[in-house]
This record gives sequence, C-alpha cells and structure tokens, in this order.
Amino acid sequence: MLWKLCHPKKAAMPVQLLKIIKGESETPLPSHLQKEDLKCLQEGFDYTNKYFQGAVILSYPLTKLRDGSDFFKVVLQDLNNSCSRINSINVLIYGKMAEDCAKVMRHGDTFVVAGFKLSKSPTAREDGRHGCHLEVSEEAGSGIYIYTKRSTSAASETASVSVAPKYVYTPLNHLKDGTVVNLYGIVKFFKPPYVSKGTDYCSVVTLVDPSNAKLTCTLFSGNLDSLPKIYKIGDIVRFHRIKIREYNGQMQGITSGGFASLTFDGTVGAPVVPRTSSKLYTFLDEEHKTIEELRAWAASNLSISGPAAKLSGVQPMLFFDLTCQLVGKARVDGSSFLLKVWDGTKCPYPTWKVPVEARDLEGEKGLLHQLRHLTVDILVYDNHVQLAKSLKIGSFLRIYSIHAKQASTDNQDVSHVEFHLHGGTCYGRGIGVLPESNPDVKELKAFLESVDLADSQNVESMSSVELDGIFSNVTDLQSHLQRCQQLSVTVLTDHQDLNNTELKTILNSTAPQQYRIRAKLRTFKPQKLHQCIKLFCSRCNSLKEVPDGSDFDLILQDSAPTAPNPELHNTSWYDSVMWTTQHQKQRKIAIHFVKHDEMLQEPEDTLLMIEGGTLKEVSKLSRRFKCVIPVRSTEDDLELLDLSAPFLLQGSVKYYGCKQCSTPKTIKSLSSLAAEQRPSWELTEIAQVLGIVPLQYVFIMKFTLVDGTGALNAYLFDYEKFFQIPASEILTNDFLQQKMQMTMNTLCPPGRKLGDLPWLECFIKSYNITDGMKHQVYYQIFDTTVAEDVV
DNA sequence: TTAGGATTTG
Repeated sequence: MLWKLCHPKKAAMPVQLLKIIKGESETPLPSHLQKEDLKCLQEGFDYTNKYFQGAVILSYPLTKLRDGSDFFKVVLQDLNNSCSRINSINVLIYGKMAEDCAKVMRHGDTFVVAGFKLSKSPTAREDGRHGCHLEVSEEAGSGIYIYTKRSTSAASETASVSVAPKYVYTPLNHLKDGTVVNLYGIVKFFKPPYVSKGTDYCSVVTLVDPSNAKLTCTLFSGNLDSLPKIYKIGDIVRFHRIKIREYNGQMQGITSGGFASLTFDGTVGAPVVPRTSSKLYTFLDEEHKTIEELRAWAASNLSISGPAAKLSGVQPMLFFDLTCQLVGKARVDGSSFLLKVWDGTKCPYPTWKVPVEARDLEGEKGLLHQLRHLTVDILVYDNHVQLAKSLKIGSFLRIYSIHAKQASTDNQDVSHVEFHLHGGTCYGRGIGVLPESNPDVKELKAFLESVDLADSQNVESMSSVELDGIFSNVTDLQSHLQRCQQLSVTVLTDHQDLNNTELKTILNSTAPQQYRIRAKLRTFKPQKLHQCIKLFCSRCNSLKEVPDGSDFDLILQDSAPTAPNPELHNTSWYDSVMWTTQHQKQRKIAIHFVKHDEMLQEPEDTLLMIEGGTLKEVSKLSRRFKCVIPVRSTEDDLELLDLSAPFLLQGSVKYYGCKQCSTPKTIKSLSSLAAEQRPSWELTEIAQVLGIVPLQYVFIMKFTLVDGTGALNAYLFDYEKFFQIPASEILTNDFLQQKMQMTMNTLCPPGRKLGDLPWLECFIKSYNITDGMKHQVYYQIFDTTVAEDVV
C-alpha cells in the first residue's frame, strides 16, 4: 500500500489530506482506534480511542453558528445493523472540520468518526434515529476518515480522503489526574529502553517545557520500536494519548492505549525530522514551528551539557556516556557480558582486558587484532546482559553511565581503569543503539575512517606481553629494535639523490645553501607541545600567539548589548531567526542562514552568521554547520567583530585575520559567494571577499641536531607536512595531540643516551639574518616528513 | 504487570 502525505502548502490550513494512490480500497485506521457498534453507543462512556463507521444517507447544508464558526450535520447508517429498528445516527461536526467535510463528502461515502463525544439527541423522537448523537471537532482531537468510490481525475483508482484530526497539546503545568492528553516536552532525563521485570520494555523519560513544569513518564511497550527514540538529553518529544496520573503527590505520565511518539533533535537549526516507528503520523507546518520554538527556548533556558566523553578523555572514578562502535562481544558468566568497543581515540590509562575463552568471543578476528590497542572492554551486568547479547557487531552504540573504575591488580602496583556498566538503571544507565543516520554516528564514522591504525601500534606503547605475541622469540624482537634504530625516523620528500653533509662542514660554510643531513635529535623546544602552535601572516611574515578561547568569549560578551537590527533580517540571500533568552539579562540572539538559489542548504553545507551568541553557542553551531561567522548589527549592515576574535569558525577550528594586513569589508560582500553555482565556502574565498588576510596555523619548533661532528639548531616551520597533522586542528583535537606526542617520543625518546637515539634524515637550508649590526646564519628544516612507520 | 530517575560494590 502506498501512502502519500500531501503536506499543506500554507500553515494556515489546519488539516492534512491523506490520499491512497494505489492499492486496496480500504485504508487502515490508526491502530489504537477500536470499532464501536451503533447498538453499543451509550452516554457517559469515553470514546476518545473509539470509532464509529457508517454510510452517509443524508447531509445538511453547511451553516454558521452564532459565534461565526462552521457547523455541518450528516446522518450515518450502520450497515451491519440494517435490520434493527434504529440503524442511523446524527453526527454534528463543528469548526474547521465542518467546512472540510462539507467540501469532500458525498452521499454513499463511508464515513469513519473517531474520538467523538456522545450526547443525548434532542431530535431523537422526531427523526427516529439513535437516542444520542456524535459530536466531532478538532478541539476534541476527533478524526474523520471518508472512503469514497468516486474516480479520481486522471485514473479511475479508488481514492479515499481523510480529514486528519487536529490535536490539542497540553502544557505540562496544566495536566490533570485521570486525563489522556497530547503534549510536547524537552527531554531532561531519560532511561533508554530496557527489559522490565514484566513482559515489556520500559523507558522512563522526564520532560520540561516553557511552563517550567516537569513531568516524569513511565513508558511500556512490548515493541522496542514503539518507545520514543531518544538519544540525548535535550531531544524534543511529542507524545499523543499519554495518560496522566497522580503518583506520590506529583503528576506522572504513563502509556495508555494508542500512545504514539515523535522525537526530534533539540539543536537549533538542525533539520526537523521526526524519529518514529509509525508509518502514519500527522505533522503539520504549525508543529514544525513548535519544535523550532522549543529548541530556541531550550537553548536559552536549559543547560544541556556538551559533547559526550571520548575514550581519550576518560576520567578515572567517574561515570560517562560513550558513543562508540561495537567490535566484539563475549559471554562471561550468567550475570555479566563483555562488549569490546572503540571510538577511534586512545584511553590515556592502562585499561583492563577481561579474560574470555577465544571461542566465546564474537567479532571479526582480524579487526579485533588490528584494533586491539584502541578497543576497550566494557563489562555489562544483570539486566543489561540480555540487550547486550542481542547487539550486532559493527553497530553504533551509546552506552550511558559507564563507570570508569580505578583498580589495581594484586601482583602489580600499577593501577588500571576498568569499565563497568553496573546492573540497574539509575542515572539512565543502559545501552542505546544509534541509527547510521544519527549526526553523532556520521561524525564518529568519518573519524573512525580517518584513524591511521599504525598510530596505535607504536612499539613504545605495547606491553612486553603484547610484543611477545607479535615476535615469536627474543632474537626477533632485538633485531626489530635494531632495525628501528638504524632506519631513519624521518624521510626526505625530495632530493634523495643528494649525499649527506656533516654538520661540522655546514657550520663552517657560508649561507645560503641547502644540505642533506643525517643526525640525531638531542633536544627540542618548546617541550610543551601546545606552545609550538602559532599564527602566521604570509603577507607581513609576522607570527602571533593563538588567542585563548576566553578572549573570544569576552569579545562576544562585549558585543552582546548591541541588539540585532531587525531591518537587516531576512534578505534575498539569508534567512534570519531571532529570539530572546529568558534568564538573567535578556539577551537577543539572531542567526542568519545564508541561502543558495533562494533555498537553505543542508546544515553541513550551510554558512551562518550569528549575533549575540555566547562562546558555547557559537562553538556548538560551528560543529553542526559548515561555517559560522560571528557578526553584529550596525545601522545599515552586519559587520565582523573586532579582529581579535575569529572571523570564521569551521568545525572546532577558529580562523583569525591579520590586524595589520586586513581591511574588513561589509558583510554584503558575502552575497557574491552565495550566488555562485556551488558555494563551497572555502576559507580563502570567504576571507578574500571580506577583505581579511587570514592567519595560518603553523608548527614552530627548534630542533637541536647532532651527528658526532657538531651540533646545530634548525627551525621547523610546518603547516602539516612534517608531522602529517594539520596545525590548525591539533589544538582542539586530543587524538592529534596524542599522535604528535607519540611522534616526538619516537624522534627523541625521553631518558635515552645519545647512542640510543634514532637517526633523522633531514633536508635543511641555511639563510642569513641581519639585525642592525648583528649578522647571523639560521637553519630551517624543509622537504622532510616523519616516516610512515613512526606516525 | 512491568516502574515510579537520584550510580555498584562484580
């Protein structure tokens, strides 16, 4: 059966039409609805989840009530009870539904009325119909489905038209005991679905909304798929037909018949795509707006914690949520089960390995071996075992509230970290499977693909037990180490035909010249590696320190009092949204989404400009969108902030402009890029149209090289080539920092005698610097890179 | 029916 959802073009139209294009003549009704026969209809019963079906035998003209609203009356005959004395009933339709029904309905159509109210019919004596009539309206959450035999315009296929119910949503501070309601809420806390002690899965969800009321819901379902697909705090849910009860003096939500949910990403600007297992649901433009409003409210009124921890950021003794991929799993005993997972980063502490029988370990052997230094063992207990067993190798998981337990082994003083998912569901402890479409999974997948597996196989980081597994005997191991010591840990990317020159010869020669050398790295500066990253202007050749994030925060705070100028909103080349925070100082935030061909692009391709945002908000947006430009309003255009602040953020990288060389232009200049065929939003292009000379991130280090004939200091000036790490990314990437630290440990292993240091093959050039009367020769490393088996 | 938020103690 093929359903087509015809979305209303304008938000003003409150109904949605569903048409069947091909297939059977009968349309399935929402599964929570139960059929009620005419003879069973009795006053005083709840017909919220019931429906009555009959043929239209009579209809009255559409009229208006005194208050101006529409009213429409039809008579339905119960075809199953055609021989009963009373076989017809009046249906009174109010409001917008009346108008819609009058428009589409014809005599002979089959009419389904769902979620109605039953009242005494004042005309029963005269018309001889049922003693009660049905009352139907959008406000009551009613639904009307009309089946018709009429042919459609093009083909004579069976078409059915239904007027979908319009739902009324109750704010969380207006909930009453014993009612069944529809509601929206922002997830403040949740327990991912787990196996209850009864027959169903259970999920506990606590919601908040702008009324500031809180509601904890206990949801049960035998079908895992029909529980809300919540992945993180801050997600937004829409619940239909949730029952409200009082428990311990507080309102509580609980699943009732016909419960249905939609879940949305709570991030401002993210696509509004509902997550649901239901194939048939209503979602109107109006509701789209509700989601956007809730997102904006949450962004300014709730503190939703940042990204979850990576293995590289594990803090011993604490609990954390981990987004990861399942590589292996194994049975341990009746009450515990082992999951082997990775997230591409390396845990900085020694971690335990749970001993299991090789035959019990499920997963691809080759991959398990290849990733052995990056995977961690998570032991899950009790109620989590059943779910853990059912997980598929390769799937992406979010494991909530893992305990990083610090422990030491009896025979060793060295402590290690153990990962436990204890029994119970306190603090949302549990396991959730994330779909591949999840943005966090997409990001993780891309990262996992970028991980160079050679990184983790550095001999330095292996224990002797692990080495024993690779080298079958001690002789093998020794010869491997010797080979490592003789081979160069760096290689030339050019000039391989040149012969080596001794350092003594170079020191005694005039500059400028170029040499190939073979030397050892005795020491280097700075020892604190983060200090070697600088910003470089290639126009004026100046070097600057990378500003601290707090500088940027201050600039943002300083510009916050300049309120966004509404006259600059929604131009031909960008769409704007603005809202005001509700806590403390009322702060106005505006986001301008740059369009292409009058359309918004996917977030990952979108450039946006933000006014009034905090550091946290700006950083969050830059992770989701391609480019973020912080701006402020003037009278006639948006402008960049002070050049001490980044003029552009991409992912976690902040790009700065040279204060000496830049002449910032108005933001309007960007519209020329937006109009391009395929705006690529490249840093250099954006900088150019904005009149900015961008500063480049570089590694600057001083290497003290020795070769037995002499020692010289050579500078390393590198964007990416030498370490094979982009200088722009290392400051915000733990993994790259570890990688660089490991590389330096290999080039210059701490605590080694000179004779035990590895050889470096380098290309250097000498040059003259004259500072006043002082003349000096300097050396710089170039066309050299760290050897592949080192990084 | 189940759970009803508020870390296991392996």
